[in-house]
Amino acid sequence: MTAPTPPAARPVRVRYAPSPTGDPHVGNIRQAIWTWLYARHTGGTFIVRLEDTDQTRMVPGSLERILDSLRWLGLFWEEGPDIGGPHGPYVQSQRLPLYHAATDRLLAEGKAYRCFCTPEELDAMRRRQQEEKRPPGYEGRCRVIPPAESEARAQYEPFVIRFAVPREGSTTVEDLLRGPVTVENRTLDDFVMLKSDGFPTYHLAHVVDDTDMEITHITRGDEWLPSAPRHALLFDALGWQRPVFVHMPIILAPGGGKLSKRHGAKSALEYAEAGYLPDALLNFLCITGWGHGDDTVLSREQLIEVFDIGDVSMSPATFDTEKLNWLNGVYLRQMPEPELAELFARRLELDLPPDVPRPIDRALVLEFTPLIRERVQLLADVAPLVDFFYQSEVPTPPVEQFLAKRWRGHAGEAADALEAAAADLDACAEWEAEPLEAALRATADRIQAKAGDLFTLVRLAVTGKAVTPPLFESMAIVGAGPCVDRVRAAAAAIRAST
RNA sequence: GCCCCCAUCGUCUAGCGGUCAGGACGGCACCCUUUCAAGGUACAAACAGGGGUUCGACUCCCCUUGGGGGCACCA
Repeated sequence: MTAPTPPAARPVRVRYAPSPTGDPHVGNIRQAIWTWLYARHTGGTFIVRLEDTDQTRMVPGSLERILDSLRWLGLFWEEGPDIGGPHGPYVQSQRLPLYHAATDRLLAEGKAYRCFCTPEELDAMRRRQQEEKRPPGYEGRCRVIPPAESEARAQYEPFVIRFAVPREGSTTVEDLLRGPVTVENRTLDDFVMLKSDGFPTYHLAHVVDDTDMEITHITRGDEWLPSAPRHALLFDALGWQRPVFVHMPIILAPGGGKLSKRHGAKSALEYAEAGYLPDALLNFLCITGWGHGDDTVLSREQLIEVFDIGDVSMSPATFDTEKLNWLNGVYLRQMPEPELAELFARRLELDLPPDVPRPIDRALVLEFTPLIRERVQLLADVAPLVDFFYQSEVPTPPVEQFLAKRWRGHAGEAADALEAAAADLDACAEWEAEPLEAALRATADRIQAKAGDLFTLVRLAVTGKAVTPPLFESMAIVGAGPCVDRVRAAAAAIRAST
């Protein structure tokens, strides 16, 4: 008889196994990323399996949202709920017979037993344990019920099926990242495998499915580490090979502590809406909690090439929004201009006021894209940067607070300067950035003002704000008529306000 | 309360017995400059503490401290 091939030596088959309880948050998604990368890196298979064994927590539409999240990030799967595969179905609620077969066998072999304790009784037990300062956990009252009696009571009493954990000895689980983890069996209680509604608990379901689906590596959050020995015991009791366990750390909120909605712990889809690029989020999530030498910016292809799941950090990492934003900017700047312009245009459809005609004029976007591409971190940054291109008149600029020193308290002189600029601009034959700059520098010279001071005034007048894309290029896009009008209007407004 | 895991700059990390402890984000300063960015250059910034092991510990072991997680008919 030849020994079965150990999981670590078989072609990699890994899975992402979410519950349909809402949109997966980024911590969860990071596990999907790592798992997917490992599959791609090893030429293995990436599987999606829906763990919907808790009827009470189901959130309608979750599955589609989960799959959409994966698709948006480009994490495609070879087997899954939507496309099936050789080990389907990939939805646990459709696999009940498999779980029942497992418990039947365990029951017959005396490795599991029916428990008739009511929720109230269990509650009372827990309260007692707490009062007496004893560790909580099922104490095995129903473990001693004779099989015949158990069989009989099962006909008319509700029950769950518990795994009979060996009382003696200890169990050692080999974790890929940490090595052996040992716990004393007496600290493990007889956990529930099958609920009274006939659905399995996670403990049973994943052991059955990971075996049936020939999963080689169980990648999951390290909140599962403490119960991994139970799972190991279950694999053993069923006579199945234990896969390789890989328990990966969680993500912490910026201030420390658990990542919550407050701290920007959004779902992947929310990052999409906020204007992040999938490749940037993928890169960022992958490198928080994992590192590769001195490299920070790593493309999808590079990640696939260098990622090794064994290099994942064992300690929890803090979510660094600033770094994510920076990375997003890097990816934006790397993008070819036409593609970037199209992205901007589509985003503008969402962000620009409704009175701007749709579809957004692509030619215009193409014109200002080179002016703003280095000034955008998130797609949501675009609209406030370019809105003045779309306004027929610009809001009265808050001139006073931006006035150069020489004009403070002398707003009239600022108005004069603007007036002079308007006249020269009006006379300017060519509305290209270069001539415009030359003209305004000449104006400044003539009225004995600093060029920068005058530029600031004109910027305020033309765009309505102090921070804008490059002035002369922007003016060329806005056009001669509107620009001169805006400068004149601003001069008048300043005069009126003094 | 019991059990398990973790610990390098503020943050993410490289290091895998002998390094000036490296990189990135962020910070600060300067350069560039019509604003803001982008870019360039420089600087500040870490091995939690205590014991061992060793010729030699960031690296290996133990304790303390700190952080995280688990102890459901939830996953």
